[in-house]
Order: sequence, then C-alpha cells, then structure tokens
Amino acid sequence: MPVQVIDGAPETLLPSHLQKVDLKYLQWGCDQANKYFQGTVILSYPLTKLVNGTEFFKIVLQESENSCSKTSTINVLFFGRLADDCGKVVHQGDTMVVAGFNVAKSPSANEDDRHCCHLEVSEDAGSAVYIYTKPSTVTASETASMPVAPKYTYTPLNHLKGGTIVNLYGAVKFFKPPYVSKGTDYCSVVTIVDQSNVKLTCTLFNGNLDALPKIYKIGDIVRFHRIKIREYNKQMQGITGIGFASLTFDGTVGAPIVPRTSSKSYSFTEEEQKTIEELRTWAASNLSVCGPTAKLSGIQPMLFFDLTCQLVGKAEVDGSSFLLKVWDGTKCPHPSWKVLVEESDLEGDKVLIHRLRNLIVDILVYDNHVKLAKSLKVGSFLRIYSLHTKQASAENQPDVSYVEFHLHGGTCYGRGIRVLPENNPDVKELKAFMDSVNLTESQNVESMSSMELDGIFGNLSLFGRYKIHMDLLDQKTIFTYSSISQQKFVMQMDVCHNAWQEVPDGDDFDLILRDCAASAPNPEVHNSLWYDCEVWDTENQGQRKIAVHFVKHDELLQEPEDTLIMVQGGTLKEIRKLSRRFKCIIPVRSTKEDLELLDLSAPFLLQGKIWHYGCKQCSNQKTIQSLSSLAEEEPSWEPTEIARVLGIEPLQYVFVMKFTLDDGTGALDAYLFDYEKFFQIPASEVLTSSLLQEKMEMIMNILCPSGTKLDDLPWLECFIRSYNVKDGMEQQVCYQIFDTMVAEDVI
DNA sequence: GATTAGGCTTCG
Repeated sequence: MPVQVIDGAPETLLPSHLQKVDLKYLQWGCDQANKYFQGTVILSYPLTKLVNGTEFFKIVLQESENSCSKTSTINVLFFGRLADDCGKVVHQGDTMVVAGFNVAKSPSANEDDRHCCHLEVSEDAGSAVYIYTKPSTVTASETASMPVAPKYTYTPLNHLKGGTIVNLYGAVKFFKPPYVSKGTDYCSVVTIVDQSNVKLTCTLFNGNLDALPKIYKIGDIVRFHRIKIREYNKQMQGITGIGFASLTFDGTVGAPIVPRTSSKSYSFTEEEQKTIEELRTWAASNLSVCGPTAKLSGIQPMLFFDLTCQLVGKAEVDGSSFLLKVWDGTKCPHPSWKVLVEESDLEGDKVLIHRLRNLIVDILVYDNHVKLAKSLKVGSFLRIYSLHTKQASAENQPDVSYVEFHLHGGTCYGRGIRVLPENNPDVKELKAFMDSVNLTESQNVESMSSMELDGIFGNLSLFGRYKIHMDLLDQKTIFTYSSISQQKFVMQMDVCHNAWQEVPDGDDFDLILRDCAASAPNPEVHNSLWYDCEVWDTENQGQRKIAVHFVKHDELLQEPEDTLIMVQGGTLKEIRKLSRRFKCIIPVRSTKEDLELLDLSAPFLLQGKIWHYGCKQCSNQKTIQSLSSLAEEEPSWEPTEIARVLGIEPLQYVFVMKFTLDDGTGALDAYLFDYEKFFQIPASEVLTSSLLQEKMEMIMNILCPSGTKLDDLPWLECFIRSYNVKDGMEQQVCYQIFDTMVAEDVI
C-alpha cells in the first residue's frame, strides 16, 4: 500500500533503508531515492482534478520543531491515486512521512514564504506515504467516510521558533481592540501568556474586523491557528498569515465555554475544553485580570479606565475629533462637560437624549479613533478602553470644577473602542441595571443643583465648557457700537422675572418730566422735618416752577456732594445739571398730601450719569416718607438701599450682545450678557459717556475689524454654554459666552 | 499586491 495510516508514533513501521532529509539539505536535482521527509500537516487543500483528469491534492508540511532551517514549511503535491487516497484520510495536525518523492522548483516560493522546492508524490515516482494519526476515539472506517475535525498540535509559548507556523493557546495579558491601521487592514495587537509564563505579542491584521479575535477583556483565552512566528527585536513575534483563525473564550473560571469566532466551521474537541479550563485556572492566579473598569458614578480617582456603556448620540465635531454621548445608568458625581455641537449634527434620539441628559456624559474621541467612532451605531453597547478623565475648572470659578472625557489619539495601553454584542454577560448586566434606573430621581437632583448653578439664567440645563476658536464673522449681526447711542444693546434686566427690558430713551424721561412740570408744586409739602425746600421761578416759561427738596441728616443740611435732593418741575436739562452737583436726585411730584415718585417709566433715582430704573411689575412702592428712615442714619445713599426703602425692585443694566462666531466648520450665534466686566466698561454708564462709547468702538473694531474677510479675522477663544429658552410651548437652545478672558496673541 | 504594527497613556 503506497499510503499507510498508522495509529502510533512517527517513524514506526518505516523501512530501515530510508534516511531522513532536512529541508535545509533539500535541493533540486539531487537523488532522493532513499530519503524520506517527515513533517506535520499544517494545511491541506481540497482534493481536485487537473485539466488532464489526474487527481490532485496539495498539503503543506512543517518540519519538526528541532529544525534550524529558516524556512521550515514545504508544499507537497500528490498526483493520481495517491492524491485520492491521501486527500481522504489526511487532516491537519497529522505527522506525515513521504518517501520516494521528486523535488521540483516551487513556483509559489516567493509568495508563500515556504521552501524554494516542493515535493511531488505519485505512484509513478514510486512514492510511499505514511500518516501517523494521534490516538482517537474515531475509528478508521469513520475517518475515511465522514469529515472529522482535524487534529491540531499546540505549541507551548516557550517552544516557539522563528519562521514557523504554529497553533497556540494563551491567556490574554494585553490587547489593543481592532483599530484602523495606516494600511488597508484593521490591526489588533494581542499579548498572550501560557503556563510556561512566556509571553508572545502578536500583531494581527485583517481587512475584515470580524476575522480578528473578539477579545473584550484581559484574561480572555484565545486559540490561534496557523499563526506565523518570527523574530523581531530579539523576541518572538506572532503575525497573521494565510489561513490564520482564532477562537476567543471568556476567561472567567466556571463560565460557559462558548467560542467567539467569525468562522462558520471550526474544530473544537473535549480535549480543547480541558485546555481552556486549565488556562483559566492558571490565569486566575497568575495574571492580573482586574482591569481599571469603572462606572460613571465612581470615576473620580481614576485618570484612565475602561468604560462599558451604551451609545445614545454621536456627532462630528471637527476633522480630528468626534463626540460620543454615552451612559451606563449611573450618575457621574461631578458636573461633566457638555461638548458644543450643532443640534442638526447630532445623531440619536433627541427625546431620549433629553430624558437621559443628567446621566449622559460627552466623550471626545480623537484622531485615529474618529473613523471607528463614526461607524458606531447609536444604541450599541461599547467598551471604551483607557478613557481619560480630566478635572477642569472655569478660569474665574476655581471652585466649580467639572470632568472632561477624552479618548486621546493613538493606541497606547490598548486605547480604543470595541462594540460588545448584546449577549455579552457585561452587556446583559448593564441592560438590566439601565432598566431599573429611576430617571425621575436623577432629574430632580440635577434640577436642584442646576438651579444653583444657573443663578439668574434659570433655564440653563447644560453646564460645561468648550473651548473653541471662532471668528467674529458678520459685523451686522453684532449689535454695532454705533447703536450704542440708540441704546439698543444695553438692556435692563428684571431679576424677578428673568426678563429683558429695553432702556427707555432719554426723550421719554423728558416727556414725563414736562408732564409733571405742568402742575405746580404744592406749597403744603414744601417743608418737613427731614427735608428743606427751595422753589425757583422760570424765565419766559409761563407758570413753571422748580421745587428742590434737600434731605437733611440730623436736622442739618449736608454738603451738596453728599446730599440727596428730590426735584419737582425740572426739565431733563436742569436735572442733568443738578446731578453733576448733588449726589442723588429723585424726581418727584406732589399730591395734595405729600410728595410722590413718578411713574416707573422714569428713573426713580439719578446718580451722576447713572439712571436707576425700577420694575413696574415687581415693585411695591412705598411713600416718599419711607426715605426719612434712611435720612436719620448716616446716609450713604446707596441705590440698593434707596430702592429697598421705597419698595422698588431695581432693574440692572446688562450688555446683551449677539456674536456670530465661525470656527471654519460652521457659524453659531452666541450671546454675551455682562454687567460690569466687558473690558471694564460698565453697562450702566456706557449710555451716558461718550468716552466709554469710544472705548467700546475701539474694542469692537479690534474684535471684528470692518470690511475684513473671514480668513483675516482674529481668533477669539471663549467658553460657551448652552441654555434652554421656553417660548410658549417651544423650546429653543441658545448659547452664551461666559467666563472668557480675551488676550491678544503674541506671535 | 504589499502594507499595516512591532504594547507601555494625556494637544484636544
């Protein structure tokens, strides 16, 4: 029989005249009549027929481990009946001896990295084939008639030799989840270790993500078939080659042994189950498997950690960064940043994102991770490896800190993202937990702290920081400085209603004053215990009289610069003149019994150039007599104190500016509200000071020079936060510039 | 059809 299947050790039953040949001595043209070659079947191709009808079968044999030759694999071609016979009984892992072969140049040596010659085996050449199978429960007849899982030999990691193709088992000590390489494939780097305590780092490539091992955590067990071993930096390295295949198993001791693989057919024997169990047990005590995983609720002390979460939204930020909105059912104990994106750029269920807003964290992923992040499906479960949490605080509020989440570029420490399947035990646990989360509870907590943070911006729901370079784009959309004199961009804020009111025009005040002057002052109220009155007549102005009431302290008049006067019948011009001399002026009119304040459309108090207004809705005005209580004390005539005793809710001057910002990817309107800090220009004084108006004009010209193209505009670095505005039933997101310090770049 | 990466944290 030219083909013998032997159930025993190699080399038994071999004719004694045969001599073993090493691949390194194998040459084309030498006489091989009394030589035999022995190797392990590492690959076999389907039995086929040549064009002339001859049966053809090809296998790859690998020389024994003791071989020192660099190339240790050789193609063996079977022709005719031998091809048929061998093709039916040979399987991977078998040891094969071939004798009486022809040696020919291998046409594929350059491509397959194998020996430069191949062996041709046929009856015509007088060849004999001995196949040594390992002891098996499968009988010989079954072997011949039905497909049987091939036998594989697995090389312990301390027995690896360069230039070989081997099958391996190992526990995962380190891994990089598949990432997009700079070439055409996905790449995954996996370091495994076995009971020999020898490590092997494998670099695995494949154009198909699924073909790479599905490793989810350190400690997982892998089985690699047909991995190439070679030397790199004086160390053994594993690399994918033709026919590479892998299985991955959960490394938890006692967990079900279910292989993760993309292969439709793979061998798996009871013996291999045992191998996995042994490796699991070994790894449990010899491998540090507790990775730095965390829940969002416990992130504080960790700088880098692995997060298992669900993706609820995603958005492109710019070319090198991408936003992932995720949650894991727990609440991050610190305020976390919210990354600013256009709502139209955000992919995901908006209603869900809103509902989960207090549990969602924003993660920015950078560079090489962007491509993969883009491909993620909203709703999928992810494990994000080596996520970086960074504590940050606003420049002007060091006590208000928040957390930023970054997945930096590169793959150091296995940094990356992996989609977990729905049946993954960690995902199942996460889902169950998410289902049990009481959203109402977390929302209440948030709304309380949010109110505190919001202060006067009561509707602010998103708090965070985003640093962005933008151009001031369209001068027209900025409330131009020329409009300062038109009082358009300085508003008054009604604190009790959170509403804006336009500052009344000076002419309105003049009209009110003229109206009051039409009725003569009542002499009955000219003097009282706490003020003295002087009345002046006017020239050529009919009956108009001006009454000035000087408020006394301790029954004495004070210096004019410390004095509060109440004026009746004066014109705007006269009041302005008086306000230069006296500390405070309260415009009044007289009734039959007393003096009283004017309508709140007019300022209730003038202090130098600042006119103080009160809110018509919130104020609960008291009599002018209430002022006497202030006059009794050492009066400093603070506007807030005056407003308080008169029952007036004061309005506050605020700059409201709309900036159109552009960062090259798009434009955004952001508002700036400011009281005093806008380049040290007080909102309350700018209306009445031409000096401050000039200063404002200059600043605006620097920020946004007129007639300049977008490219030439200066960059502005600023913090922006979003807040919700409710207009009836409609919710709108607006953006606000805050905590921003503008400095000129020195290049 | 070769190349990719070849472990060892942070620009944002």
